Amino acid sequence: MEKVTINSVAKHAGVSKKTVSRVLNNEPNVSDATREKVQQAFKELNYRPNPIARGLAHNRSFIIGCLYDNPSKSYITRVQSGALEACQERNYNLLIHPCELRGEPLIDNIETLISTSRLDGIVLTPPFSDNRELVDHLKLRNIPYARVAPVTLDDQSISIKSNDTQAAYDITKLLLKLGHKEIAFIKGHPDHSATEARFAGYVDALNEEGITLKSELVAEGNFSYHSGEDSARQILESAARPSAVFASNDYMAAAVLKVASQMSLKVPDELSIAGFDNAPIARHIWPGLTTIAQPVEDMTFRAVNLLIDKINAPESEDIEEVFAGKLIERESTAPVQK
Amino acid sequence: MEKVTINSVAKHAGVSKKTVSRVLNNEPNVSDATREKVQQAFKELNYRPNPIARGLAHNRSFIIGCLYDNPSKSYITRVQSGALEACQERNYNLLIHPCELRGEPLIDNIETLISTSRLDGIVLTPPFSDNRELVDHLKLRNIPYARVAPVTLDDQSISIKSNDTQAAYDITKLLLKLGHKEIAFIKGHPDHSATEARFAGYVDALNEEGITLKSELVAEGNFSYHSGEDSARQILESAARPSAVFASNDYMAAAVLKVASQMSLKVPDELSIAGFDNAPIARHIWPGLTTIAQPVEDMTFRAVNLLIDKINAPESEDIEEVFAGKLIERESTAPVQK
DNA sequence: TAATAATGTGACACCGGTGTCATAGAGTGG
DNA sequence: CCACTCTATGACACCGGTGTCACATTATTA
Repeated sequence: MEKVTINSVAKHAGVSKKTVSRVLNNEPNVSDATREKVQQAFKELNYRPNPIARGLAHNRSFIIGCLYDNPSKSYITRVQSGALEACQERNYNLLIHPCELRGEPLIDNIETLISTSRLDGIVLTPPFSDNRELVDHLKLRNIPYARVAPVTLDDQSISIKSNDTQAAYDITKLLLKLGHKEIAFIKGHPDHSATEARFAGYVDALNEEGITLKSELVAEGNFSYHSGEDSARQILESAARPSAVFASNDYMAAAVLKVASQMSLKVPDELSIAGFDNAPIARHIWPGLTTIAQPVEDMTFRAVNLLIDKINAPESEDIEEVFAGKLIERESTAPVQK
Repeated sequence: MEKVTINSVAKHAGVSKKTVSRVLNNEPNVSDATREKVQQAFKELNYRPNPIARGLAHNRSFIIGCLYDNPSKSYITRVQSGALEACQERNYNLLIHPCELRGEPLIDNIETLISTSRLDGIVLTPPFSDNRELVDHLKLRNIPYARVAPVTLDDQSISIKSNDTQAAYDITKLLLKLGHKEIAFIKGHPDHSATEARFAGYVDALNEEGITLKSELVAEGNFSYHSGEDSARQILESAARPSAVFASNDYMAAAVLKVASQMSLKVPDELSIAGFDNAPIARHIWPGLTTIAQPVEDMTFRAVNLLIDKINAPESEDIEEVFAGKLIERESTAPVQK
């Protein structure tokens, strides 16, 4: 199997390298006859351009980096899936880069990533989407980036937002409508800005009903299953046991269910539980969790597409879009029992 | 920020490009004084070699592909994690390629992957590890590959095996030791050869105790939660309800737990359940699942390392290794009740 | 019909590294 | 001391594409 380069195609078609290159890139100023000839040669030789050589000439790698530090494997795979789809459509490669926010110095880590991989752009997922230091560094280095689900950080850049506050408000409203007055809340990791956004939605809904927030019903979790367990114990063993618990992600909600089972509390009869994210576990436990489904794949897909647009037109404007979550009711929530 | 190339380093150090290249690659025949000078220049200019240019010169991409089609997100992230670690150590990039075994024509898909990404080698995870057609094609194209957890396919290549049969034997033995005589089994996806391997271990253990296999206690699942639900119903609603169910992965085991809850069967008092894989869900449900933990990260890490060795020494021998799984007892299994 | 503009094509340098080979100078042995 | 080997170094082509520019040919306009 001979190696097929642009030279062999040129020879085969009886034209110059450059003309072949023109056809390859759909450039104008090639006569139809020549174009035809070259395309014929492509087929006959089964030619595939070498992306590495192309990258060298363009000073481009055609690689998009995807940065994440997230305990949820389902979230990560959904992010990857959306990003991959976009990359494949646009003929880019995706380089995944798990990375701990509080691990080795973040900027050094990213700097190494950039210079060793020469990536053309980078997608930031929470908690990096709201990291001022990182964003500033990327700006300085002139690396295009897109932020998925940023909340607190105001930054002139491509941003695909979700409306966590609204969604948390909706789910709290649902619990209130079911008659619950004592609704506990388990917060997420303080490094993730979604944590405060979700909490805000909960508070808004309570306020609207004129219910005052009880601090003993708010526990500090960190999105992990384990933290959900601790928080659940704290809440359910307290004097004023609530009739419902809203955990700010599904893992913690699943942990609440576990603790409730251990305490022989029937869910949803004696305790309603709601989660957030619609992770697989939400439907893999019984009763299934009422939760918020977010279009994670769609968001990342869009982010990568906008990022690639930006790479190809650096002066273009930065677009900001909001994707809405959807309330999903399952068996873990029910009307309060008298 | 000036672009720092090998030329600027050469000028700065007062030597030729080639000498810089020699120092870069730790080649012999460079005097200590020169080496020192060049390394000094590296530091002063903060030089990072361009992997794309290097790739072009070597006709290499320094990219390893990772092929998978697996419903378990936790398995995928574990595979990625092991592969990434190895890639980072060896200065390779990892390209992930989810791909459906029964989707678009496999060979076409892979051919496109190879020619558009120019990857240097590829890691096959189940069910691809046992795919004859794919393996033959990679051989034909002369693309180095490593197989993770192959079972049925005998092939002269780098293979990191797990001992699924032994592990399934162990877990069945445990159930038998707990006094269970009627142990149901839920099979995995027929495309995955681990399915038969695990089943074989179950059969071996039963045989050893002189228990005859009852076909009504064996259900055909496909590793998905949903298939586990169907299988569980079929098994638990049958006349001869078993006292234990061994599902060949944790998702299906979790589904058994759900169905048992719906039927008000107490686990583990009235029904013991065992799974396989030690997926996160195994400890995220209550009671936690007795299961088999496999060193997935270690296996992939090793596979990628051997693969990179092979890329750098194509004539070297193909290594085959076996990694053992570990039985983890949790609350879902208990002695049979009279 | 001649001047001018638009189109089609190729020669050549270049992207940032590496491989090959020539060569100068140091080291070795008879 | 000369012939010879070994070491350190650089010149130069090359990997497989793309950008620039010159140039020949064809189309348009006055």
